[in-house]
Amino acid sequence: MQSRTPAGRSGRPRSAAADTAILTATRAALVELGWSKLTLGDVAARAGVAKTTLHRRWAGKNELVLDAVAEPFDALRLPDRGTLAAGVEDVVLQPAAILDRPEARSGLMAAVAEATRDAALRERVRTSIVDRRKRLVVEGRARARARGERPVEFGPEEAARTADLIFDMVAGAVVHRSLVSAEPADAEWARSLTRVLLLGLAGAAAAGEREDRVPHANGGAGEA
Amino acid sequence: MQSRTPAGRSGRPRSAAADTAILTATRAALVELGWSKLTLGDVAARAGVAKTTLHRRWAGKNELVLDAVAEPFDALRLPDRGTLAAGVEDVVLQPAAILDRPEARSGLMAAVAEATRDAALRERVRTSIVDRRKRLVVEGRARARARGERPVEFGPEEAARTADLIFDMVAGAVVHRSLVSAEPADAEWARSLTRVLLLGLAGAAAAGEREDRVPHANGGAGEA
Amino acid sequence: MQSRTPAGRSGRPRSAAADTAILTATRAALVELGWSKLTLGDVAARAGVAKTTLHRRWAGKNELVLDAVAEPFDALRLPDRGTLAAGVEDVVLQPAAILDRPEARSGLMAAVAEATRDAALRERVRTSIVDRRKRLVVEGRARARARGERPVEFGPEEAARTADLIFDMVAGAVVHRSLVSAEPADAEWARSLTRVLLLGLAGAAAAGEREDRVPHANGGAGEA
Amino acid sequence: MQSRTPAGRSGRPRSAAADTAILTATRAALVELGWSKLTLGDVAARAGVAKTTLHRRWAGKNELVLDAVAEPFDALRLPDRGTLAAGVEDVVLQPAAILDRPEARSGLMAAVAEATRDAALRERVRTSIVDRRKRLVVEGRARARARGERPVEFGPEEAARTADLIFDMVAGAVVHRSLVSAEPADAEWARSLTRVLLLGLAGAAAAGEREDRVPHANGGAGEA
DNA sequence: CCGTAAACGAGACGGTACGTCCTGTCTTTGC
DNA sequence: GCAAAGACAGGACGTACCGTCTCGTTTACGG
Repeated sequence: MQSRTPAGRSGRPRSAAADTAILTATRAALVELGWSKLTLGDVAARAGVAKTTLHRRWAGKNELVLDAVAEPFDALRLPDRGTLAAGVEDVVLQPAAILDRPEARSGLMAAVAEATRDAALRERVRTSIVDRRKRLVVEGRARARARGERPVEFGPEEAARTADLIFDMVAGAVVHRSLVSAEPADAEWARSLTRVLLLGLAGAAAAGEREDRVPHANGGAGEA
Repeated sequence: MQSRTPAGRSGRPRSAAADTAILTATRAALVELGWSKLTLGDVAARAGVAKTTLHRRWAGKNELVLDAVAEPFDALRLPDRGTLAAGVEDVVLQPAAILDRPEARSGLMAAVAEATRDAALRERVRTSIVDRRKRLVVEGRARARARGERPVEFGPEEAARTADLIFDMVAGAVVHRSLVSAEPADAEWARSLTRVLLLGLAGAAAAGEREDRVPHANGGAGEA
Repeated sequence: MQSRTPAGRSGRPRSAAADTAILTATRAALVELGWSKLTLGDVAARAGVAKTTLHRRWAGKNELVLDAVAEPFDALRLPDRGTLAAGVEDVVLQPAAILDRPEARSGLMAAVAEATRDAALRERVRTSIVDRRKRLVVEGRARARARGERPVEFGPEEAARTADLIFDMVAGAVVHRSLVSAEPADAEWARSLTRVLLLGLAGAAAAGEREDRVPHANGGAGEA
Repeated sequence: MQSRTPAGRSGRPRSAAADTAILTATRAALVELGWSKLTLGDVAARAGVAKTTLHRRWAGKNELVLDAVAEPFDALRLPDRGTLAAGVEDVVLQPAAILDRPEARSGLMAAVAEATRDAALRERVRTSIVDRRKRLVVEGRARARARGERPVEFGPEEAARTADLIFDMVAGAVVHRSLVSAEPADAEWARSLTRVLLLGLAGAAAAGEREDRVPHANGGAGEA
């Protein structure tokens, strides 16, 4: 993640235990203090490690916190629940579960906030979180196709744009529900979200066919 | 906003000019430095004001920054563009425009991140940003009804839940698009979002009537 | 002392009660906090007076504190106890009593310390404290002469130098005993001091006569 | 003086150069600004040192200033000038010379003033200044005895009390002359002081023998 | 199996910002 | 027109972290 031993191999190797201890300590500190009150010195103390060790491995607080909160996203797996809708619900609910953890609540959003000013951090957010979640969407669609369900499909370039739209809607809605509206992103809510989303996509596809692509937004929605 | 003189009226009154200068300075500092490097001392210096004056009026950095970035949301007005869809697009695009400003990008997300650990701040976010945006949605629906358009309508308690869902989807999608995906939330994107959303709602309403409310998510979406 | 109403007579006259309240509050604050922790704002609050009033009447903390601790020296009177020695003891003991008061302990020495860098303050110390104590010495000598005791007497210009020497020895010894050695300057100690002082002066006078003034210090003391 | 590393020896050792630089800077600041305007931040800046370093080594302004002005007292040595009187004059003149330095003038008295409210500081004054000066007196007496001069001698417990009296008189007189009377404590003045003091002690000793110790103060002094 | 080299703990260091406090000035309202 | 009330600019306070550094110590590996 951050520790590929530079090149030389001589000398004492880095303690693997330290990494674990530090990330765990970071999550604990996030829970207790939140991002803004978390200090590297405190993390070091909790991990039973010297501050220097921390600095040797991470460039700063942002990188450390991001690694700490991104770890759970590694483990995301999408069980095959049989229908596309169920798959979408899982894509909604799993990140929602992660966002329920207090360390992720403050850690993730702070990382996003910092990332607005730091391209390297933004890239790191993308690779360690966004891509992993997008992978779930792609997996889900592939499975649906394999099952014979016909997910909404456009031309290849339109498809990418649509996938991004879906992702922004789903991921954004989860974050907004959980952090801004401060309401639980539970199963029922996920069901509603999924329904509106899939119906909308289906409708848009149908309208698109009728209108030969690039429809005016009013076209299909005017009568709604 | 934060300064109604507590009760007594004796003594020198607070300078109104200072408030303006401070909020302006705060936005400038946000643009240059971002939330994490922004310093109250620096803001005070830019505003030509003593640090004490700052502390007298705001409880801390979070509150100050929030007020500074929330101010533009005050001015949000929804022009009547004739159709519901156009109104929804405005609801998407106006906040998107605000989120394009660099001070809002880092300031808002940081405030949200901090709000995860501070109920008072969360409330402040709600009243000074969320409610103002929600007002636009309500206005838009009222106008549509007045125009004779029949917006998607459910029972009163279902309606509230649906409004929240819409809002989470719209607001969340805008934020996610702008800050996480780091793509422009432009007119075309807004059109796509609006189309999917309105079609989805229309479909859900139709399906709901068929299924006598409380539909299973799979109902209308299974064949999509 | 500090408050002669400038010249004009119009407007609300200055409250005489305020002066008393302020000086009393100053002494109370000195007792509780000492010179360095005493603040003008606190004194004003204790006196039930606005800070402005304080600044209108005194130039600063030093002047205020000095006035507050100098007041008791005004009241110094030397009772006629019959002998020169008894008189000297009184000259020792009365200031010692004042230096026992906690407000004087920190206030006076701090004023002296500040006076080392402030000629105006030094002058103020001289007129309000030193001169009042020196007056006691002069009084005592006059009484002794009137009683027929022959105090040690030199030529007029020598006399002034001797008086200053006596005063420095007595006043300095009291201060040093009380504040540096932190031992009580009680009656017994005053008796010892007086004895050494008067015997020394007598011896010096005798030796001086033998040696026609300006004796070498070793003259009378070599065999001691 | 203040810096024996607590116990452990691990970690980066304290810079010895910093101590020197800080104390020197403190004296310079005292000369320019005096005690009350002296600022720890300013001292740190002059010494080219961080404020934290200052706070790590001294508890506060008082302790720092005291150490800075006490340092010269370390170097006090009593040259053997042949007679007791000459020795006493040195005991008077050497501290007088130190008190002529502007940093000592304001620093020492302020420390004494503060010490009236702070037992720890008082103790520090005692060990770093008073004891060092007292040592000179003891040395001087020992030499006088070695030379065959018979200094005034009392019983052992009386002796201690007398030594303290002498010290309060000498030290107090020097301070008072120099700081309150604001006159130079020069050689001539020292000679006069010494003469009165030694004659007084000799007289008191003689009277004491006549009266079988514990004399009434009036005994030898009444006719003076 | 021994030397070398890196990692490690400890903690001092120069900085920067914090939020509080105090000063002396000013600008109000009320007597 | 003075007084009380309190906001204001300015500046120092002592504390807390940061990221770096300098130690002495520990631990692997490669000759």
